[in-house]
Amino acid sequence: MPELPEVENTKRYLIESGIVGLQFESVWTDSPTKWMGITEEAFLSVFRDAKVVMVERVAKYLVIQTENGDFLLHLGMTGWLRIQNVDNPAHKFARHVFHFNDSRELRFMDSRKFGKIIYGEPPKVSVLCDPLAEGFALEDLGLSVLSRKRSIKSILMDQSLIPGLGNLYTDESLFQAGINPFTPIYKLSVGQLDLLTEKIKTSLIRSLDEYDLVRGVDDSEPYFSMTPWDIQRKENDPCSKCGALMQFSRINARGTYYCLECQPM
DNA sequence: AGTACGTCCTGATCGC
DNA sequence: TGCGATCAGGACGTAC
Repeated sequence: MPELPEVENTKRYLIESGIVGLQFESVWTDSPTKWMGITEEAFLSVFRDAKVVMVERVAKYLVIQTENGDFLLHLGMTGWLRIQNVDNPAHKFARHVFHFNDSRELRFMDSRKFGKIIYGEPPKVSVLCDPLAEGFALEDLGLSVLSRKRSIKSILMDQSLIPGLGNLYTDESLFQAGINPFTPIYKLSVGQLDLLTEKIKTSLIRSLDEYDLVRGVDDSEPYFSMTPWDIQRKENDPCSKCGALMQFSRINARGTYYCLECQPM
């Protein structure tokens, strides 16, 4: 599912596909409830004839900047975007289509309909800088967060604290760092926080590098299925490092996999 | 204030 | 083989 590398990849895809300069003409949706702060009709009254100026990413949000202001796209769990010609058959999960004035369309596919189109309220900006940015460091969360009893996994997935990490990259980073996901954050040493910071960066960048190689090769399906995980995401499968059986629990109702040998309590 | 949990949503998978 | 039940979870709202 889309997390930070997937959204960043989508941003790069949109720019490479030439979205900048395209001009909105009309819009179609089959999920009106997924429009936050704006209806399709209101969207057209604001963005009709507006040219796309740039696409940015804020956490897991895509910011579509136009001459007439910005709106946001969130891919939710199963969302993916393509810029395709009108003649190109629509995917069965196409939920929203933004038609441009030159026979191209921005198509928003989303089987589970968790994705959103947002106008007005920007997402809450979290405390830390983006994990893909150079200066990212968990230590910068500050004592008020680092002294909490809350589990490190729960902290890492909290979008109001850290922008953009989701369930899968959190599990992978904790696995790479050898840290048990249940560990209260206050019990982590400075060294462990540094290590975890590095593992978060490397797991994100590794996927992004993979995406850079395949982006644009096959537009028919989303890219996020081929992410190279080291962690085994199946209970009782052998750990890829030590062979012990993988454990499964739920943290914040999210499926959590870990190895008790490599990530002791 | 911090934390936990219900809600949305439907394709894929599981189990009888 | 078929069909109903269950599972998956990002972000937000509500509740404790």
